[in-house]
Amino acid sequence: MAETRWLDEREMRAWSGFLAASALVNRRLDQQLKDDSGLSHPQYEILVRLSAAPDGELRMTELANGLINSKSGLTYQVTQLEKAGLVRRRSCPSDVRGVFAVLTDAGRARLERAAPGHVAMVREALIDVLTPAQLEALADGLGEVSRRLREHGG
Amino acid sequence: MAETRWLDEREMRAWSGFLAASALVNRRLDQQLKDDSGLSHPQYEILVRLSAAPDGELRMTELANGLINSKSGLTYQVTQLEKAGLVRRRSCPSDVRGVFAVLTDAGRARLERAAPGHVAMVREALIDVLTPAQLEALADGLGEVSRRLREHGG
DNA sequence: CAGGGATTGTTCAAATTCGAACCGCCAGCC
DNA sequence: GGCTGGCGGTTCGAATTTGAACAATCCCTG
Repeated sequence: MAETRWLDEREMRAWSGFLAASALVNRRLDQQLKDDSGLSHPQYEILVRLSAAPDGELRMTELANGLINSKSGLTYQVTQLEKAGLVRRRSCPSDVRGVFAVLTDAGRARLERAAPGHVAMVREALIDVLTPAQLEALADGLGEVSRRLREHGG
Repeated sequence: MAETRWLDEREMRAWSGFLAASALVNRRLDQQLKDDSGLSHPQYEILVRLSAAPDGELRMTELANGLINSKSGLTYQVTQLEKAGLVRRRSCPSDVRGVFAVLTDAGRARLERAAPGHVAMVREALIDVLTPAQLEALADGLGEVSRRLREHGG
């Protein structure tokens, strides 16, 4: 067992900043979305991914891999969205086990109404606070971080 | 109502990276801590803050401001830690309403045992993946982000 | 074509989270 | 002294999350 390499001052600042920002930004966004559009952040993310997919539909597993939560969590949220009429389930013709989540017209409309306020909050909380260089560093650095975590065990 | 300023490609990468990294790193850490020391990440954070405080004790409110979760969430976690004997409650002599959370010897020992593995995971998942320049950008940028979110509504 | 292992999505119980309501108490003000 | 406003922490119920167990199905190999 090697000696523990503790974090130096800069590493510590980066780590605390990451931790705090991650919690605070998420909290703020969730709040904004709920007040503004009655959607939770997880739900909004689901709608976004569906709307970006061809024909507005994706397999449950693909949706889950996109991230956010576990398989069971996804089942739950899609059920909620289905109750709200924003998403519909369609069974996959080529694989009986498979299920597509399909964005309904109401879902697309809801998303379009929610998006501007959401983007504004993302800017206010994160994007517009950073310098261009910091933006670049975040995009590259955190992109790499998530890529690694995704493959190594996801 | 101004036109919506959508995110350009770089901003989008930064935002997605932030979102994904935030979820994945947190998940991974929680897992590591639970497997390795039987502590959840929130619990670990509480122990860390207490151990850094004079006499290993803090008022509940100060602890909650440190962040992580709501007041009620903190009450819950402190209760859990108390059951596990890692933390003790002590009422504040000068203010009957006040409650101190105090780190016990067992709590300090548990934290010291958990720390090396935790730091190693923080390095593996985040710190050691970033270049020094990216580290600096994260520290400065996300530090500023959390500072703003904290004052503006926290 | 049968067998075995991997996949798909759901269900379940348990743990955790949040916000709102609440109680007791401090502090300033008349 | 007594009132009023607000703080500090807990309690409560509802919503959400997770991992493990499950049932059904697919696909590869022999």
